[in-house]
Amino acid sequence: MYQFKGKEYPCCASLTMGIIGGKWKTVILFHLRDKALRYSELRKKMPTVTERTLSLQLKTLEDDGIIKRKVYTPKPPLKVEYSLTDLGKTLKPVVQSIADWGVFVVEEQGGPTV
Amino acid sequence: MYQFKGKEYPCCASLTMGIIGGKWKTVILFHLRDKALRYSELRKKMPTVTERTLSLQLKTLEDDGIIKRKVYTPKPPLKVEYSLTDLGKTLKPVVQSIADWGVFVVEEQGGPTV
DNA sequence: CGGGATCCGCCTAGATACTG
DNA sequence: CAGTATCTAGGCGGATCCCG
Repeated sequence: MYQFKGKEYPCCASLTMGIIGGKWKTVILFHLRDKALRYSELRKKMPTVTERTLSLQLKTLEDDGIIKRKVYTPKPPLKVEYSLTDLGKTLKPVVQSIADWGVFVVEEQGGPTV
Repeated sequence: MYQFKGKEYPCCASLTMGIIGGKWKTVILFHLRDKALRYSELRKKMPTVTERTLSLQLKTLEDDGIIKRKVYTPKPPLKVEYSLTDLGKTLKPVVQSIADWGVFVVEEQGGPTV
C-alpha cells in the first residue's frame, strides 16, 4: 500500500497515475515543463479543453503540490502564472518519457505526414 | 494533432495517456513488465480490482497491441497467459519511470514505515 | 479457470453563462 | 484576464451472477 495526500494506492504506479492521470494533467505538465505560463497561454496551447476543466485540473495539481500559482496584479484584469514546484520538477523525466513515447509511436506506425 | 488506432490526440503526451491512462492499465503493465502472468496471478497481484474491470482493461490493452493473450488449453478449465508485445515492451521505460516516481514520492514525504 | 452479461453509481469532463 | 456556477452526459469502474 502506498499513500500520498491522504489517498491510498495499491501500487507505486497507480500512485503516480493518481497524480498525473486523467485526460489533461500530463498535457498541462508537458507545457509547463520548462517555463511558467499564464492561464490564457495554456488555453491557447490546449484549444480543445474547456475553461472549467482546465481550471479544475490546475487546482488539483496545485493542491497536490505539483504546480504553483502566482498572481501578479492586485486588481482585475488579473495576471496569473503557473509553474512547476520543486516536487513538480521531479516529474519532468516522467512526463518527458510519456511525451517521447507518444512521438515514438506516431513515427513508428503510420507516421504523421512523412 | 497526433493519431493512434483511429483516435486523435491534441498532444503527444495525451496520446500516451490515452493508451496507458485509467486507473489500472499502468498497474497491469507494471506487473507484466518482465514476465507473462496468468489471469489469476494478475488478480492476486491486484486484489482490489474487480474481475470485470481487469478483463476489460486487458482487452483494451490487447486491442491497442500493447499486450498479447495466449491460451494454452483447448477446453475449460482454461489456462491463459498475458504478456507484453514488442510494442508493449517499448513502454517499459515509461511504466518504469511512472513506478519509480511513485516510490520516490513515498520515500520523500512521510515515508512508508521507515 | 477465465471470463461474459447485466445493472448501476460516480466522477470526469463538456457546454454555456456569468463575475471580480 | 482569469476564472466560477450550474447543468448535463458519457464513460470508467464496481457488484453480482452466470457460462464454456
